Amino acid sequence: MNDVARDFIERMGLMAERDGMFSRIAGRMLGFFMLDGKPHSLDDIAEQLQISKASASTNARFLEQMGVLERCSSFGDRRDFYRLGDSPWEDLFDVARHRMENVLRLVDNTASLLPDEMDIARKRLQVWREFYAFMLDEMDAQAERWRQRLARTSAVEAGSLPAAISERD
Amino acid sequence: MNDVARDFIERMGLMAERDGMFSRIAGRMLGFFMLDGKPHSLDDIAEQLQISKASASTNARFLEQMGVLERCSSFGDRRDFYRLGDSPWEDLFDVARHRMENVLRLVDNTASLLPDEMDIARKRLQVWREFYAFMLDEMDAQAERWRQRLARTSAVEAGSLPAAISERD
DNA sequence: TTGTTTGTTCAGTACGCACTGAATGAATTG
DNA sequence: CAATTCATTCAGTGCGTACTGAACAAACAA
Repeated sequence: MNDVARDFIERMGLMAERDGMFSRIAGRMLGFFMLDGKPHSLDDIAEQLQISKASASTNARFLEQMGVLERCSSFGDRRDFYRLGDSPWEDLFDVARHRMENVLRLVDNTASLLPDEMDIARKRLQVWREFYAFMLDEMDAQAERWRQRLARTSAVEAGSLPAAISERD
Repeated sequence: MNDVARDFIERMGLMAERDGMFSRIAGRMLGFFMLDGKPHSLDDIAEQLQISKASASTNARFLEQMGVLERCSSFGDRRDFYRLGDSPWEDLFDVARHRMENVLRLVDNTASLLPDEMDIARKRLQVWREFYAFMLDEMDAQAERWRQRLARTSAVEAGSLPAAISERD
């Protein structure tokens, strides 16, 4: 593997960790698969990223559940292969959206539960509620715009999604 | 302090921590000041949140630097007071924006540094570059829309921003 | 059946980081 | 000057959590 690639992968890991997106190794995996579209087995991933097989398994499954990675298989091969999902951004949107939804729910709930003598606080919370509701709407619209923009240019990278796999390096 | 309020503050702390926004105590502080618009001294904060004064100081200054809190003072009082800034969302936008900017820079940089034999990877990265650039533009537009929407309804909560403070409980 | 090859689970560990208490510094008063 | 009252800094500690190695489970081959 290349020095530039290694550096990229490492930085992706650090950023993912710092930004609270996911663990360092999961971030490295994302970086790895952003560079390489081909499917890789767990052993392969573990070796390339120099991590334990256990970690590879755990984090790959985690990223799969997030929708970032995709598990795929091959005829006559018992191994699991992973590669970048067909719409990883879609799910990155969802993560952010879900977090915001939680805060909205909390603020909303609290505002309604607050005792009468605290309606100054309630009014303050309602502005925040508005803010988070606004953000949610905006994010949905944003995701939709990206989807459309992607559809317009998707011809460029078509034909890159076989259900089964042919070969590996 | 109320049970509902305490629960809200606690949950805000947990969410802030889980979402990687900031530390648990910083999250609790934000929750506290979302409910109470009045300025509070460090000792006051430390007592209400049942944390050490050191932690109160550190986290308050951190939130101030993030633009979420605002330091204010009072005549004849040497103490520092804190309260919610006049536009905390503005700065929450900035945090998210800055993070995204970092990823964009990394992806962009890597794409240009990749050796010639890896231009399949480069093309893959360029789609991601597009994605993050798109997100940045969208976020700016989004922040602007919120600003305008807030300006339309700001009359509701006007008169809540004295430079110095009058009284405390 | 036994022996391989895979993925997963789990106890243990190591590491980072947020929080605390005590010391320090700075400003003010008597 | 000493004493007080505030904020900040810093070494130490505790806690959570991500990672590892080894044991386990499951699927398959011989």
